[in-house]
Amino acid sequence: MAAQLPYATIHQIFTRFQAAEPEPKGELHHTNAFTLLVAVALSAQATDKGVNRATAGLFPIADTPEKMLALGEEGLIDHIKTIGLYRNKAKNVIRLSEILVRDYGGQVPSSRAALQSLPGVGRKTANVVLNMWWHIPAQAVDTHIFRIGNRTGICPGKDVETVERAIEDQIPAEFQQHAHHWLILHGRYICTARKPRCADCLIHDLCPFEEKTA
DNA sequence: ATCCCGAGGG
DNA sequence: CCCTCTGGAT
Repeated sequence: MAAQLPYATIHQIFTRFQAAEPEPKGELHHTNAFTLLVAVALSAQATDKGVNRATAGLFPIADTPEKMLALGEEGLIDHIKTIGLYRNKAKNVIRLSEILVRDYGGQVPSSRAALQSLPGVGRKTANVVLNMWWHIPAQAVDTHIFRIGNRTGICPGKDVETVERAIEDQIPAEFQQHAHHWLILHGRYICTARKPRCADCLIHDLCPFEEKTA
């Protein structure tokens, strides 16, 4: 784990992210709160590309919990079979749809407790929905943000909740809104898990991480 | 700590 | 071949 960076350095880093990409956005396709929730739930241990490929056929016929129930678990599996963990995900999405219809009038709830009570929805997925749909300040820590937070020292921590608090405490207020997507996109295309492209990294001179030579 | 689990990259 | 991908439940 990298040491915590000075405030001035963190400020510099996000100033560069902002200059390079003023309006970073997520890459998971969705059309409403329900399809956002389902897309994020499907994205566990899967690439957004794979999720988008599956939902391109799924969401036009099942963009509400009622339609999802009409499609049924087997019908859903036909659409998401190319995504990892598809059996658990299909079961969760169907049960989640039943609960939304029965207890929430078919709407996606806006509280963390209600979201996390849904099958297949944990802290990370709840944070994404709270942030992206309800615009509630919540920091989702996924594999990318966990890795980059520790490599760079922007928001280090030994577990997800520590990193989550580090984001809130250490990232300057003016960068909070876009920090999530800047870090995600940086992790996806530059600061990759296996062979980070340090030569192409716009914060290389500010980062303490150095790839170990094999 | 372990299981789930297909596609893509290296 | 092995590793990783916007994790969650047991």
